[in-house]
Amino acid sequence: MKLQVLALDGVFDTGLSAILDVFTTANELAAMLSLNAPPFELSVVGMRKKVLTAQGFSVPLSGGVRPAEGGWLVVPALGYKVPDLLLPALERPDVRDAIVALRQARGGGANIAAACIGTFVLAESGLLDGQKATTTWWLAPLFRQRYPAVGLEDGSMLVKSGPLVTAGAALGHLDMALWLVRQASPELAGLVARYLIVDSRPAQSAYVISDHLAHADPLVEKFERWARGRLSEGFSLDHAADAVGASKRTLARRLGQVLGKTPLSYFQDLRVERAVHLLKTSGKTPDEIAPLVGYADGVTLRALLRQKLGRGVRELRMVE
Amino acid sequence: MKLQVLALDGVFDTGLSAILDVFTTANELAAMLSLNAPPFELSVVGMRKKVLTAQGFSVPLSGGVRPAEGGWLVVPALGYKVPDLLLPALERPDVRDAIVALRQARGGGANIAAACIGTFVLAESGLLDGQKATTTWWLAPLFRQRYPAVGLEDGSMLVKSGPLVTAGAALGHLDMALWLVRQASPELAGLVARYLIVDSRPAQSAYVISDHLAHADPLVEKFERWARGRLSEGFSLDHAADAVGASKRTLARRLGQVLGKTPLSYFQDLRVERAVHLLKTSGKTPDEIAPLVGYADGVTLRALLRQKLGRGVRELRMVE
DNA sequence: CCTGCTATTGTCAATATTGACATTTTGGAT
DNA sequence: ATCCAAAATGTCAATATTGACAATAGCAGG
Repeated sequence: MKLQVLALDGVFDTGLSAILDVFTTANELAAMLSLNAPPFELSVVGMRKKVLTAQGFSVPLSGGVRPAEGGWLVVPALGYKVPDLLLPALERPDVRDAIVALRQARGGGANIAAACIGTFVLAESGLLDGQKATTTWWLAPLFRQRYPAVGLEDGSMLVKSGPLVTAGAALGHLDMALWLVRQASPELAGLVARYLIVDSRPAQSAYVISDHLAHADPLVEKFERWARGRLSEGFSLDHAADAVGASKRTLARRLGQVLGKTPLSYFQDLRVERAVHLLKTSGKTPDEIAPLVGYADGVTLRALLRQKLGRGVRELRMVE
Repeated sequence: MKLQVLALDGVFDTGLSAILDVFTTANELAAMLSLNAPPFELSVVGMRKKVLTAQGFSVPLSGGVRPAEGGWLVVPALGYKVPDLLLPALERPDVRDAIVALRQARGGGANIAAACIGTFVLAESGLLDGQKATTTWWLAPLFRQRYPAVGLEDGSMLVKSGPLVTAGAALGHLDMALWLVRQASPELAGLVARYLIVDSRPAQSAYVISDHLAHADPLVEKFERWARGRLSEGFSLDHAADAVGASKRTLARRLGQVLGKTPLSYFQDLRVERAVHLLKTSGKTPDEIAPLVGYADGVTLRALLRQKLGRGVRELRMVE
């Protein structure tokens, strides 16, 4: 598989790095394990002779945008996160040239993949008109407004539409690159993921994302408000359903759809959050905290904390 | 908070980029939202005048290693994933100099954070002796063998031990950087995570990690073998417990500890995996596939696929 | 070797979850 | 405005999950 990665000036560092490291790792692992996978022939190209990343790194380039027929042109994000900076950037001469180059690449039979804010560059080319796409979650409203002819599916992480692929926020670059590897070799994609993807044990970031998703749906938001107000009384699905004004089944479905969790499981997440907060700030023991989050004793709370956070109470205090 | 990021020649691109982007994003968001958070004063330093990343990017440096007292020295990974390359790299003159610099930094009252393979550099300095640490999962055996005086907790994503912090594989850099932001401002850390962390909707990579974890525990592995062999008959916890030779409660506990899932939830993951595979390879309809994975009709299967994968059947076919 | 504490396991019962099915609502096409 | 199909919702029952508790095992310290 032949790929060119288009590095525009001010390219988003993590995005560009993630893409390159996925393919480099894929090639290394394929060679090491003698997998029958054709190598990824990768080159980084730009629109000007010199490209600096958003962090100021100098990127060595292999020439201009000329992806092979049937090959891939990959467009990582620019390092602009807010409309006030993004929109002017889209008017830069090099970016306008890139937009033309994307059209030419398509004309020459290449596939195109763009992630995060890179999807705006692709959309500017008109190539996404009449196609489906996704983009980074916080710019979805701007994207929909600016490119009404694009079928935006902002609920999806990655969308393939004909010869075009789009992916979502920041680390969506990683997912997109893994998707491309998977086209060539699903086994290799699995291996690369094992080496590059953070353990699935809960990192701090996982809870933050659930919080955002929870507020995206009115029923889920109501549930969370009800839950936060009665952690100490313990869980009751009957009460929860009454509080949100829907059946127990519907509440369970909605939480499953939005968060991928059962009502009790999400309630437990909130318990853990509260318990961790109290552990760190109040100086109370797990036995004292347990009744404050609806458990009769500290043993059950400790077991839950270990399961949800992958570490024990003493470690939790140490990390603070 | 003052931080210096130590970029050694051949530094792992995604790791370095992720660290820099977390703090840059934190500063931008703090300014934009007028948060009362002191800025992160960040600089990138090296051991030689010129540093190239593993991907060949040129990194602008701000001078030598001289972290402020009470500040942080952050050590991202080197871009070597296998012992054959890593061990010689640890003997490089610039890496030996870095090891000395780490000791001097500690002597000057700085805190040190290292991620992934960066933890080997920190361990070489001797500073981790008698402390607890974590490292990337696939090099944990080598780490334990080479640094027996370090209390390796390879089950944790991030470990703080006194003034030293260590984190795990690849994207552990991101977690470590977010942890540092959180020390200064938990609210800001949450915001940065929202912008930089991939949506919690299931990406392909998430299932691969569960697969790895499942094989790490004999009970879980037995359960998975049993499950894979009877997807079409549907779930039965009684049968599963008999098959693995433990009580239902113990099986549930173990799956919770290792995977963070209930037995049925994991069974459903396997159903989804099989269903997706059949959708892509067999040309059968969801109604035809449903009984093959233990459902009476395609409606239930479609609903599960939408919940677990965040997209419908038609989209699943499109992505292939 | 003994004691004490913690972790692990099994049991039990109350409640939660899920799959199936029926009904209602919604949206698109005509 | 009407019709039809799909989606959403509610109901129900079988099974799963969880919290509490008791028993057992393991480990560390004296």
